[in-house]
Amino acid sequence: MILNVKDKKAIKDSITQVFEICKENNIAFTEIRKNIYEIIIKHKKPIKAYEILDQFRNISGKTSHPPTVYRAIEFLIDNGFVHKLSSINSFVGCFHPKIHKECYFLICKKCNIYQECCDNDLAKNIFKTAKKNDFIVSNTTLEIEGHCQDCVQQ
Amino acid sequence: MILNVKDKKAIKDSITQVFEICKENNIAFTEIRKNIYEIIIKHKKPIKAYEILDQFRNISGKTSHPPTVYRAIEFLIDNGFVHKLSSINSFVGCFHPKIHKECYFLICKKCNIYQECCDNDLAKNIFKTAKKNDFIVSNTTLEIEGHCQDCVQQ
DNA sequence: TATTGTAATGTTATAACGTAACATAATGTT
DNA sequence: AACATTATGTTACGTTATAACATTACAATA
Repeated sequence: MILNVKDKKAIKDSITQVFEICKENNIAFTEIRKNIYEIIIKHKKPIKAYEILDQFRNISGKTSHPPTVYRAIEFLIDNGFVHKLSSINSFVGCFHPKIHKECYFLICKKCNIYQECCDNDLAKNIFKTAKKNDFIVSNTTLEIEGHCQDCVQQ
Repeated sequence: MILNVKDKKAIKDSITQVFEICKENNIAFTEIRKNIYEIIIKHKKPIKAYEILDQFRNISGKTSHPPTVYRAIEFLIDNGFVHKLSSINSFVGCFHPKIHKECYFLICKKCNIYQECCDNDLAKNIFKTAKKNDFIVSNTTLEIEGHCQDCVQQ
């Protein structure tokens, strides 16, 4: 069983949705941002900022610098098109940018493939416990490391 | 209402427990590790590796280097005495090292105080969802950023 | 007690990750 | 056209973390 299929259709759908969102909301989806978004979303695994930079240089033929990538990433995260996995300093494309709420991630330590999940019960649970502690949530990082079935069986 | 009291008693209790655990299990709790553990647990807020290094230099009078701190941290995390908050590249002492299971953290963006929680429902929920995805969990990062009541009211 | 193995620490250097600050260019607005 | 705003280019540097190898401490046992 494959943990996260990420077939071409899923990727294409995400890209289409992001294009639509930007058009509808008048968001400046510039060439750089498009390129960097596509690099991230097409990557099967979490990708690091400097890997993105390398790929971007190859694609664009330009000698770009880290700020270019980090600025695009910031834009993409702010708009919910990309997520950061803090525990591994990496970035992943969002597979449901239109319905984006709380997300969490299963990350396989062996093959590095990840799965993005949105679980309502879990989200509720988090908010409930926050409330119990008189805490107002602004953002949540939930990253679950372990092994996907493929990698456990080996 | 204070988000995390961390009175001296709680700190002292944690330290006592860690000493006991090390004694019982023949774990080498060396001077360096002790010093660095105490720097972390006595700090009211998440502390960064290079802050720990500074404090350690002051205490020990030695000109120590980053690996000293990172090695001690690794030891402390492996033994469940300390946690890393990946989302802010910082470290916190564990306040229940003996009953340590899944932990999550409420981190106030304003005052930086944090609270460590262990919620069984939440832990169960995480495992349940992992299982649904045929995923074997080895460790979980759950960090909730927001505002504590003190800071919201201002 | 000399020897040997293992764990811990010291030290240098550098890799990896990320941002401040300022200059320039592109774009939209009046 | 003039101006403001947003986006990008560029340099330099700050922060976080580790590789690699040398040395020391210490325990086990011949």
